[in-house]
Formats: sequence, structure tokens, C-alpha cells
Amino acid sequence: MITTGCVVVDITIRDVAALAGVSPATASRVMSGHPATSPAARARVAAAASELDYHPNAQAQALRNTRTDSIGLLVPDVRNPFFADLAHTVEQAALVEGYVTLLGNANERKEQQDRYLDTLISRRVDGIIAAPLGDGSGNIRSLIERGIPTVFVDRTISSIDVPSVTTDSEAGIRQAVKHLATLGHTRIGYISGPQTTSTGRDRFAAFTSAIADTGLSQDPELVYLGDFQSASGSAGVHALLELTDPPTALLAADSLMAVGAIAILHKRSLRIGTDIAMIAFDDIEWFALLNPALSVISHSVEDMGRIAVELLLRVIAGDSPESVVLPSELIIRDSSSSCIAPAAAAEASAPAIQSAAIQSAAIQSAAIQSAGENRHE
Amino acid sequence: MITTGCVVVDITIRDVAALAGVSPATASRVMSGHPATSPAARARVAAAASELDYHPNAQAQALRNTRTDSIGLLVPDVRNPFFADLAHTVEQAALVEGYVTLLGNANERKEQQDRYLDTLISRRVDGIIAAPLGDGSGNIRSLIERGIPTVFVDRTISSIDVPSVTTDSEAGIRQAVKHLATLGHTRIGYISGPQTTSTGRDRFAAFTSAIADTGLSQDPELVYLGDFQSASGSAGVHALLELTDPPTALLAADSLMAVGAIAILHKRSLRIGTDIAMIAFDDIEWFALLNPALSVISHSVEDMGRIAVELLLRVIAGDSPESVVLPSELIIRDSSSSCIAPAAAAEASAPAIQSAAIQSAAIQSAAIQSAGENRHE
DNA sequence: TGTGATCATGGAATGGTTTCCATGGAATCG
DNA sequence: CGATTCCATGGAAACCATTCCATGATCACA
Repeated sequence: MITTGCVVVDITIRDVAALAGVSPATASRVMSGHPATSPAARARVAAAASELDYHPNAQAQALRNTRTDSIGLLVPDVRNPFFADLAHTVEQAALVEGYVTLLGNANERKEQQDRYLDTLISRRVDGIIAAPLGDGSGNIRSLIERGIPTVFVDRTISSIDVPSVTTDSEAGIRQAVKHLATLGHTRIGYISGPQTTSTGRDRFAAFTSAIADTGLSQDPELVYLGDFQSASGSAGVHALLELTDPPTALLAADSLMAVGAIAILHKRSLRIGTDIAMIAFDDIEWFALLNPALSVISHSVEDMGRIAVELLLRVIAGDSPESVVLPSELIIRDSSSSCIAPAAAAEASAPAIQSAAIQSAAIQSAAIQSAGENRHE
Repeated sequence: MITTGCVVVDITIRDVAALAGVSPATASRVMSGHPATSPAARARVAAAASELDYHPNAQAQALRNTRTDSIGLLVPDVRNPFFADLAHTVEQAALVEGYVTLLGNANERKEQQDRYLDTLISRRVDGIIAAPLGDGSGNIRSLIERGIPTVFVDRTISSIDVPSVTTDSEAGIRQAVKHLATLGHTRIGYISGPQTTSTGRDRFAAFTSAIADTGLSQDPELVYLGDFQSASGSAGVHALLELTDPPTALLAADSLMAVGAIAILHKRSLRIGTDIAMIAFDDIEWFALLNPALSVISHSVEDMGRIAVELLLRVIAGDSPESVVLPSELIIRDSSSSCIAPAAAAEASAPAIQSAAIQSAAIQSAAIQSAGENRHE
């Protein structure tokens, strides 16, 4: 280590070579385990490297080699526990394969997603795992055009054809709707994700078809269009409870909106599981700790992360793997286990007029209420 | 874009320069906004760059320049909501300043921390923000010796002198203990963090001194030594409730251990806030959603992240900023708001013998119970 | 002993970008 | 109109690690 005043000068392979009394070429061969090296050289170079605490310059290596041994992971929001878990599993799985993960947080904004994709491209990551937002415009298209190995996770973009790992929300949502129907619910409120994301669309479609098949109320007023954010869950509950004929059960399309919804139910002193049933998509560890414990539609984030890395490695290797669809399943807990008489639920609503179902038809034009822009998950 | 079969060849600044009809030098000057460029050249280069969808090779830039415009953030566990939030704020604050954040997840293991530090050093990040684990050995020392700008966040390592942003746990914990004392509690159980981390030590010291000053029971059996992980919170509750004279209130040193603790309290059908009071260190959004809402000692993760970036930038600029200590404060919610008669709490314990305080003295040798290795937060 | 093979080693080129230095042209002023 | 300045531009070096190619040495075998 050469110190000039207080500024430390980087030590290069030449320094190591010099100290070991060999050429940089030999030093490099020793480092990379090339067979054509003498035991003496190996020992001296190793000693010199550790003596100088040599860390090869990754930029220079990447410039010379084609690989950077790094992958990019683009998520819409790290604060969403689902994506925090995903980041964790992807990162661990990648590490095992010798890759470092660069985490990019789109923060639910397309411009930040583009900015991160830009830096990931500039850094020449070997591949990218993305839970994309927006349509297929912007840098996400550059990715494909430049032939950068890409895999979508959780979400997809229909206009862009890359391997993906997604969840079959259909099965879980169908189970949830049937389960609620069995308990006697006929009017299920649905807090939907944004229709600009594939997950938002898929889950909504699954809900709609499940409702139709089960013969429950298809009143469009029962659907609130949220944005996968906590605040829109709150707004959704407000809106749904203000209906003249409010739902007796709620289904939230992601965990954050469920959190927002629960907060409002508490504030309104509605007893979850008793006054109103509640089920959320996405299983979060502490949902089981709520009182009552929250029923969820669960899907394995570990499998998703692990498989995403697996697919990406195959794409990097030049393969064209098939997309994978993971199952979802209903986990019934106390928030949706007791039968509710329709009357009990009607009580629960604010000062609503009971049998004014006629009114709802009049307001149906404003049925799907938006919560703002397209957001995450 | 030049395509050879299916393999896309990287486009370089030479390609852009050629298309624009200028030299690479001029093209470079245009890109970096160098003033010595003619309007005509600027226009032609800009056009060529966008035409070719040129993304400069960050490796080559970093090799040439000294800066990489990236910082490393090393956290012990992304799945811990506190560190997920920290990652988010640091990343956003850094982005504003033009830096990309490389997130490293030590996953609570020293060897992984060393591995990540290694790659961060190799990638020549301009600086590192770390919530370190372990003593000052390993690559964390290399950081300092190489003069890599480093800032500690949340935790510190006493043998390593770098600027830091930490929380003054003292104030919040003192408030919590006094608050519980006011409610009539005399035996407060403490689920501690590992003594191998500065936060574990600080919070424990604060608890001990607050207990002494308030004149409450200093029975060492009331302290369970956890590891900041959820499972150790569960184990702690088990251990503390098995005491012959169990605590009537619990204080957990972080949110994850609180989660584990709550799970067990539920399982044992103890009513939080009624049968036993509970307070957790770290405020997590949904703690307020629990029923009853959880009292917490809150500290601002936003401030912590923001200031950490601020400090790091100053270190990078050659400055030697002072460390910052942020305040903590008690937020009282329903989990610790009602007065409890000592008898009521004793009931809550398992089949414990009431006034066998003599026994506890006998077991004191096994007083501080370990939950395993040193872990995170 | 000589020839061929084997093998460790060093020199030099390469990758993409930036920047110093020199050049040449245009513009300005006397 | 000539001299001076300014300024845009291009050539080339530098950053650091890797690898091809050539060199020289050693060894074995005929």
C-alpha cells in the first residue's frame, strides 16, 4: 500500500508483480488459477497479494473480459415486504452462482426505472431480472434490442417476449371467492391493483370470472381501483363502506393495500372476521400475527426468486427457457372463518340506508374509481 | 447497433464518433458537456448517440476517471423492515446526488459481509455506508486502511473510528421504563439484542441504568439475550414466562424480536396490554395496526438514511464530519396503556408458583441466556 | 550430444473512455 | 493586410487486467 500524505493510491497487479519479482502476466495467471505457473511463482505472488491487500480492479477486468459477474434486479418498491423478500432470495441465489446483485428501486416511477435501467446497461451487467412497470416503452425496450439477457419476475409486459416467473393468481383468488361464498357472503368488495400492471389485470380478471362462476354479485361498484399502495387500500375501504349496499367481505389485491384497508377498518371500529371478512393477496409473515389473523392468498416468493435466477442463468448461457407459472393458494385464518348473516354486515356499514339497492344502479357509471397513477407491484 | 447473427455487439464512442463524422475525442467532449465544442458537432454527436442508443461503458469510464459515481450500502438483513426502509432512503438520497447505490446484504453473517465488502472494494465504489457486524476484523479494516470513505449507520464498531449516524437509545428506553413503572410494573422483562453489536450493547446498558434509576427489579433473570431475529423473540418470551416470578411487561430491543414475541403471546392466549404490557424498539408502519396497537420506541429511519448519505458525501469530499446521534422517543399505544395489578399479571404466567422469589436467586447463575451467535441490527 | 517436446515466463496488444497536447483554421485588432 | 489570439479538433497516451504469442530454459529420449 502506497500512501501519499493521506491519499491512498490504488495498488495494481503491477505492484503485486513487482513485489513478487515476476511480470504482471504471471501474476495474473496466478490469480486466475491458470495452470501454467510454477509453484514458486504461485507462492510469491500469493504472498505479495495478501501483503499488499490487493483487490483487482473490477472495472478493468470487466473491460477486458466480457463478463462482469453481476446481475441487475429491478423492483418497483423495496419497502413492499414482498419485494424485499424477493430481493433477498434473488441476491442469495445469485451469490451462490458467483454473481453480485445490483438492486435498482424504481420507486414506483417509470422515470426512475428508466434511469436505473440506464445505469445497469452502462455497467454492463450480465443479465437483468425485472418486475417491470409501464408499457414496453423506454429503456426496457433497449434491454431487449441490445440482447441483454432479461427475465421478468412477478409481472410481465405483454409486448415484450422474455421468459418470466409469475404467479397463477387465478387459483388462489377462485378459492378465496368460493370460500367467502361458502360463508354466506354475496357481496365481496375487491380492492384492485392498477390495470397498468399485469398482476393488477390478472388478479382483477380472476376475481371477475370467479365471481361470475360462483353466482355472486357482479355489481361494478364493489370494485375499487387502487394502485398497490397502502393509501389506496384505505381509500378503497372508505369508498366501499359508503355504498348504499356495502360488501360483507373484502379482498385486497396486495399486502400493502390490505394494510391500508385494515387501518381504516380499525379506525371505524369494525371487527375483522366478525363484522366484515377480509382476505389479502400476498402472504407476509406478520399477517398471521394480526388479531384476528389475516387470511391470505399465498404464493412462494422464495421459489419465485430462485427460479428467476435459474432462468436468467440459462438465458445468459444462450438458452431460451420456458416461462414458469407458480401456484397460489388460499390460507384460511380467523379474518374469514365465521359465517356472517348479511344483516350483521349491513349493520357494520356507516349510516347506510338498508335496502336501497336501486340507488347503486344510478351511480354505476362512476363505478370504477381510480386512485391515481399507475403504481407498483 | 451492429448485429452479428443474434449476438449484439456493444457500440462504443468510436461508433458514435464515426456516425457523427468527428473524432472520439470530440464525441467525448460533447457527451461530458465540455465547452470547447461547436454547435454543429454537438448536434451531430447528439443525433448519432440517440440514433445508436449509445450507453457509455461505465467500466471504461471508471477506469479512466477515478470516480465510479456509485456508493455501497451494506446492511445485515434486507428483510428487516428497518433496513429495507434504510435501503430505500439511502438509495433515494444518493440518487439525488447522482450516485447509484449497490446494496450488499450481509445476511447476518460475517463471511458474507466480507465477501460483499470485497466486491464493493473491487468495484471501486466511491464510498460505503455500512451497518457493520462483528468486531473490526476482516475486510472492514481494509476499508479504512485503503482510505475508502466510510460511514457507519445505526451501528458502530468501537475499534474503528469513522463518522456515524446512530440513535440515542437511552432517551427512548428511559421513557419506556418510566412509563411502565408509572403503570405499576415492577418486573420488566427485556429481550436484548446481541452484545456483539453496538446497538445491542447500548440498548441493554440504557435499560439497565433506567431500571436502576427507577428502582425497579434488577433481577438478571428478567433479561433474555436474543439475536435481533424473530425466533429469539419467541424463545425469549418462553423463557421469561417460565420464570417463577415472571415479568408483567416486556421490552423488545428490535422489531423482529417483538414480532416473535407477539406470536408466542398470542399462542399462549395472553392479552397484550391487559395480561402483559409490551413495547418494542423500532417503529414499523403496521405495528400501529396490531390489535392492540403496539407501543414503540421510535427513531427516524428517514433522517438516518439521509444524514448518512450527507456525511458520506462530505467524507468523499475530504471533510471529516462529526458523528450524528439521533433522538428516540416513546410512542404510547394500547399495548402499554392500562395499569396492571401485579396479581393480574401473575395469573398470566403459566403454572408458576407465586411468591417463590427465593428460587430465582438460585437460578441466577444461568441468568443471561444466549440465543445463539451474534446476529444482526 | 543433439533434437524435439514441454513448460514457465515476459512483452505487447486489447478493451472503451478521457484528456493532454499540438495543430490548423478562423476571427480580431492594429 | 499581417500578426495575434482564440478555439474547435484530432492524435495519442493513460487507466488496469488479461491473453496471445514468442522466447528461453529444462528435460527426456534417441
